[in-house]
Amino acid sequence: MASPYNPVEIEKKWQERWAADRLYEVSEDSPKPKYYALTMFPYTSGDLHIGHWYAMAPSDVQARFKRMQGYNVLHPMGFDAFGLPAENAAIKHGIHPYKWTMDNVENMRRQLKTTGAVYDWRREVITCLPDYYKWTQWLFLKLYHVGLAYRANAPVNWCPKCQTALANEQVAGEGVCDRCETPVIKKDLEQWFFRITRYAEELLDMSHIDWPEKIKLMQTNWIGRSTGADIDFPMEKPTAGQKAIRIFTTRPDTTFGVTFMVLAPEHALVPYLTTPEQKAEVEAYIAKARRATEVERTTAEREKTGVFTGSYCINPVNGAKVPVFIADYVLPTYGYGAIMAVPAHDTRDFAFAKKFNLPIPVVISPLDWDGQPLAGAYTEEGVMVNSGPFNGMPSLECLKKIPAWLEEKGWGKYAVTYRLRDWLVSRQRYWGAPIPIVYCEKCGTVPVPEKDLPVLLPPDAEFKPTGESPLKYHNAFVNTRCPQCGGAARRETDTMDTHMCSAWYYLRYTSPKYDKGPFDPKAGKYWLPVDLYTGGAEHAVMHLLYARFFARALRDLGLLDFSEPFKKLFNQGTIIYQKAKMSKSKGNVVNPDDYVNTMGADTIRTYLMFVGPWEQGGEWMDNGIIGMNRWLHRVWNLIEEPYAEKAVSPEAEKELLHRTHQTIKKVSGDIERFRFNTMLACLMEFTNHLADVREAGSVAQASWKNAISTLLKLLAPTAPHLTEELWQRFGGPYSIHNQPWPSWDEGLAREEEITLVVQVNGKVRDRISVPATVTEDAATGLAMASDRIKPYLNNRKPKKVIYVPGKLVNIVV
RNA sequence: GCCGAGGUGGCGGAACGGCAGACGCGGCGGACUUAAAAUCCGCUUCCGGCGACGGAGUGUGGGUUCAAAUCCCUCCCUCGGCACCA
Repeated sequence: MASPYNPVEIEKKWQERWAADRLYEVSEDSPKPKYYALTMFPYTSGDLHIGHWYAMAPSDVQARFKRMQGYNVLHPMGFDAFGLPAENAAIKHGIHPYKWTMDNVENMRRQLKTTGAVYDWRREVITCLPDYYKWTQWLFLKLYHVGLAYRANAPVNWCPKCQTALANEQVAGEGVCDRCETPVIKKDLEQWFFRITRYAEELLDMSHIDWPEKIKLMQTNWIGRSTGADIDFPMEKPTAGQKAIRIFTTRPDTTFGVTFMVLAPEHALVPYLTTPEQKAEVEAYIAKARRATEVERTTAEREKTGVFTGSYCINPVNGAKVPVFIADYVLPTYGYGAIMAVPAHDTRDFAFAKKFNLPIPVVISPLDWDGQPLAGAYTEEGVMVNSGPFNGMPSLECLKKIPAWLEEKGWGKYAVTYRLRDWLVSRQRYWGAPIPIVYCEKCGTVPVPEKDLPVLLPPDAEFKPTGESPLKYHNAFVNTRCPQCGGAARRETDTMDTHMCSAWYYLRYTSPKYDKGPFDPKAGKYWLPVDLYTGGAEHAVMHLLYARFFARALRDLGLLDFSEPFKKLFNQGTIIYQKAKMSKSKGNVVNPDDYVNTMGADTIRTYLMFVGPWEQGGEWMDNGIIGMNRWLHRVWNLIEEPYAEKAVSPEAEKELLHRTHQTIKKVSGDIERFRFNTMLACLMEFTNHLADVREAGSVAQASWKNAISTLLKLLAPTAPHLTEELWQRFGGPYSIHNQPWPSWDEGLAREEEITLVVQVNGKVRDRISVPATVTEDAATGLAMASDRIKPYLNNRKPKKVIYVPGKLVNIVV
């Protein structure tokens, strides 16, 4: 009698055996081609939930599939361990962030091991440990030395709850903190930035990477390239050592229609342009704008507000005197924080002009029926009017002509602007990699020398959010010696954005113990870049953009010889439970451990891959997983119970062979395309057929063995423990995971007998079985001769007969 | 508002110009059992019919085609991203 399927027991057994045999350890000295399959590492938030499994299990299937296909596969795992949640938990529960994080690491590592994935744990990377963040700091200094890291005083996004500055990418939705959803405010701070904008143009080129169009589009929009012109509008009374106000416009064709200028309230020239009479009003407006959160500034959006500075500019193209306003609808951080307003051809300027009773002259006109400019109508594009030498020209043409003309005259030039801003990396919090900089009264800003790295995070800081880094109050940390002159100096007390840690972690996996640099160049040369990167789409603009920027920066530093870190990207969807995203606060989280201890990891893995297409996500249903457990039991019994020949027939032999090859083909293609749900449906159909064959005993013992051997190999990436156990019981050589992936024979996979659908006027009226090699004449002949078709023909000659080989015959009467 | 993805049985989904509903869940019926669970077998889109069968049907309305869930246009809804970017 066959023994029952006991997943809990066999999973534990094989996990121990694989570890003992170092089955999944990989090195660079393999004759096989390399394949680097990377899954986004988890944040050390506490427990592994089913969402993590949803990310990890299918990517492990991919990695295992590639292994069986003969690749040397690196599929590493680690932890994104610095960041606010650890610190918040520390404040809330009085546990040190280090302890909280490392306890979580231990728990999550244990849980990750229960998935049965092929991770080579010798390569684990934990970003909060000194032997990792030493290199994060080292990379910071590299960027600093080439001017890619700089310090500047700027208005930054500030979360009043988290008490820290945030990068633009971390401001979510309508101006709220990515982490805690508190409305973000603007604050002037001296901060460290990475000059990602230097790579804006290059980052737009995604033609050489195999990424989802959606993600490429999101990055493109985030970078936000606009073309137009820079134009200098001379001030009526030059001030602050400047002769003109510079603006950027995407519509240089409308320059003759400018009736006023608007500066952002934060614009540097505002105090100089403001006349004494206007001073009180302007200052009140600025104060109000500063207090406003981004949310208030954007939701109060409909009504335009602003104040006249009292000053004027001259429009260089026509000498018109135009008043200068300040208004918060002009953003300080885009272009030059100043615009030329053309109310006739811009809805925002129009609204402002209406409110302040400013003239609205039309400079681009649609054409009437006689091809003449239609007076007084507003339009986006048309023919130029009231535009001096350009009158009568198509406006689209002037989009290029006017910038050239401006340049000739010395008033402006063709220009490109990006929405992307430099990446703010300073955080006024404790739990992050310290920025390796020292401030000396004599020498100024001094980088910490490489030999002094890492700048260790002191374990005994008071990590209470005060709006300043807790390190600032840690005297032993702050007070140091200047590396240059040896005099007294102070350390930078801000820490780095955790995205800095994750921007390069994939490099460290190639040689995690290497101590002469962030990674061993030899190992890097072998493994890099990443062949397949999988993870959630929530990282579309933050992490993925930062990582692409980093790779380019390191390339220019001579550390890497490629620009794109991730050749192929795949984003899985979200797994939901009870119709909602899983969240601890809602209490709708599925704990995988409960299932690991009952149905086993193989069932969880298989079920998660079955709920729907991976990129679309899916719904966890408590009784859905029962079906999958049932199926694995059926597979077990199918193979465990001895097979007996009863009535062997050549037809059944042929059919089984055909089905086997068809299944290999379908399963291989589906894994390649990440369609795990249909892969499993196909394997289920195959097992259903095998159950029929077993019942009938209709094939020879050897054919049966061949079929189940194939089934096991096809299922091995998905259910690694179950298949290993059955493979061993069945007498296969250890390990099934070292077996080559089955190949298929096109001829055997192809159908010999096909069902042709016979339609009359597009409606299915019959189905006929014909050999796959049937000719058109034979097929249509058979169709017309069918008893079920004849009545519809009514002895008439069909108007038309459409024949689609292998599919159907459609008779039009 | 703009950009993107999606809307198919009681449910998750399959098919992505050519048999709509593969596969699974649930439901119904049956076998086994003293009984239940488990397991196995059959049925299961809706309407009409005892039945063979006929009709309708893939968010809405239109179009292209011999043929549309699939392609094109209109509108509605859900989810994701961006949002005064000049």
